[in-house]
Amino acid sequence: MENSLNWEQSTLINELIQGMELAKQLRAHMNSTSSAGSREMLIQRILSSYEKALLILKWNGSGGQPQVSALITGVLESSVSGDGSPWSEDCDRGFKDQQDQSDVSKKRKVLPTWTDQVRICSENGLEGPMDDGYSWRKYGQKDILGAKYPRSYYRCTYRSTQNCRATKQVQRSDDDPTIFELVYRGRHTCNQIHHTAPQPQPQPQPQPPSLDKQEPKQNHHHNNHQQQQSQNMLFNFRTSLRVNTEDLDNQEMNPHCTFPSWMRGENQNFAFSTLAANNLGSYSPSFVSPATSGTNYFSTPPCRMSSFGLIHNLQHSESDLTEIISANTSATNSPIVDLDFSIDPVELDPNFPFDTLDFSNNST
DNA sequence: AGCATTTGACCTCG
DNA sequence: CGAGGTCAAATGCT
Repeated sequence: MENSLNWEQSTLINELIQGMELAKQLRAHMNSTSSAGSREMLIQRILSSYEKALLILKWNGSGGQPQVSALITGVLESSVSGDGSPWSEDCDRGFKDQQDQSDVSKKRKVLPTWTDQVRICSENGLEGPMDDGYSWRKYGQKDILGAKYPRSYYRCTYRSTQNCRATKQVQRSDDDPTIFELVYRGRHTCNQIHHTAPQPQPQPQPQPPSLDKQEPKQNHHHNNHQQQQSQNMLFNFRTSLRVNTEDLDNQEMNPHCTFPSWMRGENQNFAFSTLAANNLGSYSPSFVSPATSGTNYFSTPPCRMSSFGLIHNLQHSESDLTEIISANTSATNSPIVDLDFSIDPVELDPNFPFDTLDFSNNST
């Protein structure tokens, strides 16, 4: 398969297109009375976009590693378990009860946590945090003090069957309802195949989430509309993503670093973004995550992929990541790429869907 | 019937 | 004690 090539080309094109679009936006902003802040943000994004494009080119010239995706998204999950064990996450109290808790830290922040800030602006209002490639099941919702919108709590659909303890929180931003803050906690140890390629969903399709007050829901059944939109979205989506690898108390970058689920998923899916954008109807959005209520309606792969391909802003909570990203733009020897390969074998569940490698070896 | 979501209650932590 | 996080029964959907 030439997915790798396609993927890089797609990514490159996306970045360039994005840069152009952002430049256009900036021009529009120049004429308007928009704030200096928004203009500054656009400039940042443009620069970021072109840096990524250059980076891709560099990588192409140096072997074209599929891990460019990691560079693009530039996010790493950092395991911060105090004992270095990813299993020390205590988000599951029931699980805790089975263990001798006498010595286990009671802190919540012992599990790998990272934050995505996803901003989607679509002229047609089809928006929301996109699918991240995993199946999530909502298990709670909570009104947060000082927040306009409630916070939703999701856990992996395969929590019970595969003991996957990954969770995520979705909260809509107060200021900008188009921004969704996604807090991922824990790592997926489940084997979810649907996020790797468009293939029939082995699991039952979820019911469409109801229109709750948290997230804007859209009707799923706009296939024609979606086909039309998808192309627009490819160009119009603006996804700002900020990732904070919180809990980075251990800044030594222990070898547990992997990437958030959506990055892994995107790795392959992204290749479809531009390819599929012109041919959306040829495949169904069947491999979308079914359970993330906030994302279901936004489930067409090109949407997700293009939006993920249009990631602009990456900030580490302690600016370290920013430096890393920065370094990436000027060196092919990125620490992030290293991290991609430095996944602790212990971390690798036998069922771990190691798409990245599959992807690169997918030529059979 | 089986699975997902909703939602109030309960638990933990600061 | 309050806020945030999780549980679990009720409910809804397919």
